Amino acid sequence: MKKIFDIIKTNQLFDGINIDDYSAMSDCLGAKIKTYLKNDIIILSGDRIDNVGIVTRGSVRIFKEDWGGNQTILADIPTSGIFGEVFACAGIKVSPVTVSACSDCEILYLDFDKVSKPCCKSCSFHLSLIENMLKIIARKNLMLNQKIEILSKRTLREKLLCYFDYQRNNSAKFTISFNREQLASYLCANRSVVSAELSKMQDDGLILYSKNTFEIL
Amino acid sequence: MKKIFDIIKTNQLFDGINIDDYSAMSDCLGAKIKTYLKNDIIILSGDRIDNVGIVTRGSVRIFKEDWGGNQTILADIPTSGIFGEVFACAGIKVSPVTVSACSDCEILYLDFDKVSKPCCKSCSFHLSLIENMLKIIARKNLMLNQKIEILSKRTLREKLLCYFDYQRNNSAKFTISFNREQLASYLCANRSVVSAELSKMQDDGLILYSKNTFEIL
DNA sequence: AAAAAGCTGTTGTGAATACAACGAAATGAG
DNA sequence: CTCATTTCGTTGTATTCACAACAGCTTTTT
Repeated sequence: MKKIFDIIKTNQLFDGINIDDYSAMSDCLGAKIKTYLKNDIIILSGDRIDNVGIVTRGSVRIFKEDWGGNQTILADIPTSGIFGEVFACAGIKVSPVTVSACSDCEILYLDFDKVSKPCCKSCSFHLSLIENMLKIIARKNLMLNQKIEILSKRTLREKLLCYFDYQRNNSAKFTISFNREQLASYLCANRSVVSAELSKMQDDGLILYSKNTFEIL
Repeated sequence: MKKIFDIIKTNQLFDGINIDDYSAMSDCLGAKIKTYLKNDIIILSGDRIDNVGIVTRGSVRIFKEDWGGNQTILADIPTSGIFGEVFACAGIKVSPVTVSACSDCEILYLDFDKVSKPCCKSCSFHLSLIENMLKIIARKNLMLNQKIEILSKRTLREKLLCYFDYQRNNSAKFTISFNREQLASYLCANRSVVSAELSKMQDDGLILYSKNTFEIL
């Protein structure tokens, strides 16, 4: 139980919340802990959902199945990450995605519907929780907007330049955390084409790079 | 002032809030009304922002200027729409976008930072406001995710099928609100190519369509 | 009704991308 | 160190797309 405190403390969702309130929170938010084995299905597309999940051990994968049956990975949620918050907050009661365990893992569920309900005790953390959630979702929103802006570019070169522009913080030199495969996946492009385009951009004197370190000229 | 009430009543942000509270709200949220003429700049990229804007008359356009100076339209906000809420909630204090008046318009500004602050009077609407905001942003989040899923498809045909799949609600026949130009813009594709691909899809027996009414076969 | 403007489909050309295959370089394990 | 694996760049071909130009049709305006 000590370990869960440590995870919670590092989670944005609990910013500014005194961890002493955890027991009260656990009571009035219907906190539940479940464990899963690797590859277990945690939430199946179509399941009813009322909870926000917090990954307290291991990691989970969120993906979507097309009509054709092919899976699209939407996100991997690492330890201390949360999932299901957008659906919970948007009032979506049936999951459009499937969540599975990437490894043996442990999930802390909170019944987020209860956040707004004034409960018996003087739970000062309610407002903090909902404010933190607002900030988390708003920031995710910004990330999504960034990705859309990048994907909106017509050519791969423009996509890359736009992506680089977000990665670097007004500094010409920067390092990205993606390898080529992941970068291509993020840009929804072919890996070899990304490599080729990066080469051309270097030939054209737009950038310099080696491995994952880039410099805008 | 009566008219503003009417606008506010139709806005999701004020769902469940008794309009009698408006005067109290106006006090403790620093409500301000400003009017603009067509093509006025309302917010310039780089401006400090602390407010959420509610369009009470006219409409505004949100766009972004690239390094090259070319503008990308991000959204048009009609009467009764809100803007700036994501930045306010994410704690972004410097606007990355420019907002201009599409027509003569009137904007009601709320200082959203004050929403969470417990204020002098017993303002019961605080929690409702922040909950509504949470729902609005979460739903916007879902829309963005949809768009990303569509843009992630490699071919235009896949993009169209994915888009159609979201538009129809389990019914084979449906009508979209975009014309071809707007549809192409939403899909980040060329208008004539969209027309051509729709033709091919009909030839291939995938869909039937005339004007903006489509049928999935 | 006539003219103008807007929307849609068609075609052709050149550019951009997907995909597959391969070799070189870097990384890791035994 | 050696071998296996992963990552990256390169090339060639087929597919897809952007762009421009144009014609047919609808809607709006005068």
